[in-house]
Amino acid sequence: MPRRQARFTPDELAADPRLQDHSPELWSADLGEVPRGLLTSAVRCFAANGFHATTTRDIAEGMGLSPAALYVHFPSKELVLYEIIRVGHERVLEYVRHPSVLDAADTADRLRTIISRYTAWHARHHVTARVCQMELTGLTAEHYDQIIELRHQTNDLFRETVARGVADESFAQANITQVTRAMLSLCIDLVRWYRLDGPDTPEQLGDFYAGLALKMVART
Amino acid sequence: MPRRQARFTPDELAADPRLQDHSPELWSADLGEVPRGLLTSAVRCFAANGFHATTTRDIAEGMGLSPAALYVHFPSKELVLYEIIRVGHERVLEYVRHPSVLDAADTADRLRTIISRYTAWHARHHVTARVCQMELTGLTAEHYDQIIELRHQTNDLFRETVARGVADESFAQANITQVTRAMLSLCIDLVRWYRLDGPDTPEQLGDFYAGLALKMVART
DNA sequence: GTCTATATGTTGATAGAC
DNA sequence: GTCTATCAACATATAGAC
Repeated sequence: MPRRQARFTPDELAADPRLQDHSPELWSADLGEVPRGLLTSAVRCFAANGFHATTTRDIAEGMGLSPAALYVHFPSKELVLYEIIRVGHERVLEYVRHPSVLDAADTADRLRTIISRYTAWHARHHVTARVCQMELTGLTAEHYDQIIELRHQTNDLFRETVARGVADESFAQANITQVTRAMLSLCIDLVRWYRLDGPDTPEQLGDFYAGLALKMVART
Repeated sequence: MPRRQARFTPDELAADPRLQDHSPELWSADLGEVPRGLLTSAVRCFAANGFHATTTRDIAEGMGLSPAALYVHFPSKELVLYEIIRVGHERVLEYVRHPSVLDAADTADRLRTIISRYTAWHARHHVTARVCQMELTGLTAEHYDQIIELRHQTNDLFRETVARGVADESFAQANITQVTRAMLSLCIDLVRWYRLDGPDTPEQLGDFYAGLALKMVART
C-alpha cells in the first residue's frame, strides 16, 4: 500500500499545458534565480497535487536540486506556500488598484475595468491563483489571517464600486453583498478550468466577464 | 518543528457553524450508522483541513473510535474520499434531472429551474460540495476519471439548456460554452463562502442566481 | 466490530562534508 | 550553496486479542 498515488515527474509537470502560466513574472527581483525557480516549481506541484501531497523533495527536484537545498532558501515548506499566496494576493490587489479603476469618472466604466482586470489577472496567473484560492488550509493560523486581510481589501474595492453604482443610479437597486459576491465568484472560479492555450486570451475573458457583470446590475 | 499545524478537536469541528450542512442525509441507507457517521466526520475533516492533512485518526475520532476501526468499514482512506465525492456528484446530478427541469415547456423556465436547483443543492450541502470541488486531487487516477464523467453529464444538461434557448431565440446570441461555464462558476463557487446560518436560505440564493443567469442571456 | 500494538514506509527538517 | 546521510515523528494499514 503505497502512501502516495501515482505522480508525475517534475519534467512532466513543467511540460503540462494545463500548468502553464506567468508565475515566474510574479516573484520579487530581490530573490535570486534559484529561490524564484523553487517558487515556480512549488506553484506547479501545489496546483497539481495540493500542498500536503507535495513533498519538499518534489519542489527541489523541479529545480534539479536535493531536498536539503530548499532549506537554504526557505525556512520551511509552509513558508514557501505563504510566500506564493502572499505575493499572489498582493499582486492582484495592485492590479485592480490601477488608475483606470480608481480614477474612473463613470461608475459603469469603473465596474467594467475592475472586473476585466481581476479576471485577466486570474487567467494569466491561473496556476498561481489556483494555489491562492485552493490551498489556504495549508497556511498556519497567523499567515491565514494575514491573507484574509488582503482579501478583504480587494473585496472592499469591488463592493464600493457596486455600492456607488447603486447609489448614483448607474445600476439597478440590488443587494450589494449578494451581487458583489456573485461577481467575485465569476472571476475567481476560472482558476479551476482556465488554460492559456484555450480559445480566449486573459483579456478576452476579462472583457466577456465585464459584460456579464454589467448585465447583472443593468437597469431594466 | 511540528509537521502538522494546530488542529481542532472532532468536537470543535462538529460544533463549528461554518461546517454545518446536510451531509448525513446523503449517504445510502444500505450503510450502517457507523460508516455513515464516519463519512460525515470525514466530510468535516476534509473540508476543514484538506484530504492529505486529515489522518485516519482524525476521521475515526469524530465517531469516538480508534483508527483501526475505520478499516472495518472502508478499505482505505482514499475510498472514503471517493465515496463522498461519488455520492455528492450522483446526488446533484439526480437533483438537476428533475421533471421540473427535463419537462419544462419554456426554455427560460428550464434555465431558471436548473440554476436554482443546482445552486440550492450546493448551498444545502456546501461542506460536502466543498470536498467534491476542492479535493479531487486526492483521488486515484481511475476514480478521478469516473468523477469527471459524472461532471460531464451535469455540465451537458446546462449546456443543452443554454443552447436550446439561443436556438429558439428565448436568449440572446452568445458563445454557449463561455456562458455555460460562467453560470456553473457562479453556482459552484459558493462552496467557498456559503454558510447555513447566513442571511440566505439555499432556495433564496438559488432564486437570486437564477435571476442573474437569466440576465446574462437576456435579449436586449 | 472494536481494541491495542505494531509493521513499514515516508516526510520535514538537520548535520556536517565539500 | 549544494550535497549525502540521517533523524525523529508521523501516517496508512495490518495482526491478533477480546
